[in-house]
Amino acid sequence: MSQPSYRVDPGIQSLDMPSTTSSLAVELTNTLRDAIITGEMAQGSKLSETKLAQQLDVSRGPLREAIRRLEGMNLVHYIPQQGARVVELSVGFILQIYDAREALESKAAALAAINMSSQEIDELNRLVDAQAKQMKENSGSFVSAESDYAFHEMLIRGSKNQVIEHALLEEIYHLIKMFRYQSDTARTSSNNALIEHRQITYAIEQRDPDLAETMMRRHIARARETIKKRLARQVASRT
Amino acid sequence: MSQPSYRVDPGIQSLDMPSTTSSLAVELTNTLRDAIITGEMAQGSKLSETKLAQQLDVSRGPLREAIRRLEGMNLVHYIPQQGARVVELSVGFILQIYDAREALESKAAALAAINMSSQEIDELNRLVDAQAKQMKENSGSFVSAESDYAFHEMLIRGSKNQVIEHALLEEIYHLIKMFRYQSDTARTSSNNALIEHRQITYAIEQRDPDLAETMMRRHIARARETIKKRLARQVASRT
DNA sequence: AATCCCAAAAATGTTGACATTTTTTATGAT
DNA sequence: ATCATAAAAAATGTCAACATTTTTGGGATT
Repeated sequence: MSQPSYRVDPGIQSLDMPSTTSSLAVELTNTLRDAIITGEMAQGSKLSETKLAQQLDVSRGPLREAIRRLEGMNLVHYIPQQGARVVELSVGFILQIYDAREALESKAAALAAINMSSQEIDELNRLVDAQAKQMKENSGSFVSAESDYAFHEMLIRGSKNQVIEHALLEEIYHLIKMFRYQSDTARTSSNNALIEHRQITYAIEQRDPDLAETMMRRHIARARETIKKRLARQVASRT
Repeated sequence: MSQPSYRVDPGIQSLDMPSTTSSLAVELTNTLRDAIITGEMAQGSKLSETKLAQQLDVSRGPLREAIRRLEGMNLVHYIPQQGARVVELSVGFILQIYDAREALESKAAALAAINMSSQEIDELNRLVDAQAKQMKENSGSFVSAESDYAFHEMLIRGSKNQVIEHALLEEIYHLIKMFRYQSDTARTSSNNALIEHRQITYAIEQRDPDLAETMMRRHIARARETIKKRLARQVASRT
């Protein structure tokens, strides 16, 4: 029996682990999270503890903990005595996610207009500028998903409300990333979205919570409608 | 060595476990959840795995799972290599919780006005009637917390949005119950609240999402202000 | 008396084995 | 052939032991 070698190097290395030598369970959570978001683990497929443990060369203890965390992130659906399965993103579920996002993130925008520091607002402006630059350079009318996330994440953190922050970043955005990643189109933000980002940032800069909230609500509602139409078309074209 | 007897009877029996012979980990989650809500486990106190396992006569495996779940419920704060502690309800945190609740539950009210069945609306009316009756009988101007939760839970479930439902019922309401339970006053809903419940129910009955949303937003914002004033007074009186 | 350092103790992290339940598969009856 | 049933296989649930890290506490030094 070889002496136990804790700390297994995960196949997919998570990008964010600066100082805290995180536990194996946390690393597993990140590995599985990314595998689910990218579709490497198919929607509806089972997370077999036995197979995954063997595959990743870890024991089932930390693996079970990781699955519990994924459950809390809404990424897997767990049934006692039957195991966990990757969540399935039906059209209805995606629209529900966007309704929840609209409610939370519009409030986050209002709070950001109150609580963000000047430095943070400067940073927000820089992110929008970067998006504009990206759009020009790519000569297309779309910006990268990463750039879009950066803007929304900055704003959400600016709300300084840890409950809203947790609900959005830990439980809703993973699902949105998963949906976008696995959608046919890699493109995400349109030209309209860039304009809306500018308007929202301006409202925050003016310290106008109501305006920021309204703009954000419309921004997300519009995105929801775009998805709704696109998915309806896809379903229709399958006949 | 006695033969292992799985399925330990928990000290605090959870009320809701009809058919699914839930696992030990789930039972532990409910037991600890209630202990935290009631204050039996003090805010900021540590959940020592060793001691709790011994105390509840279970092994650390299921206990750790339960703690992971409590983490997802925002009831404990966990730091790797240091363990979990019961969340501390500072004034600022409570107000953040109410902001998140306002955003989510106002949307839930709007959706309930669209998605609730006639039978469900009838049930909602019955719950409000029960509150009115309770208020008369007790000859006071307050109704029980349970009665208040029943109304809000019915409405939230009526939204038919599982994301909002999960966020409110599994992550926010436990904290609100904890706060109310450990507050000096056992009384919760005022006479105003009853009137507001009637108005919200009426808006849903009329299938008016915007009105239901607005009424709910005010209902929760008012509750937030009441708490804010009361807590400010308490802090001030400690000087 | 205060501070630093190191060993002992206790707590958390991880593992492999055993218990129980669910799923699969083979067998037999209708 | 189809369905039901039961044994076998595999998966999930639980436990106790070991590994590693953090905390504790005593003693030496300043």
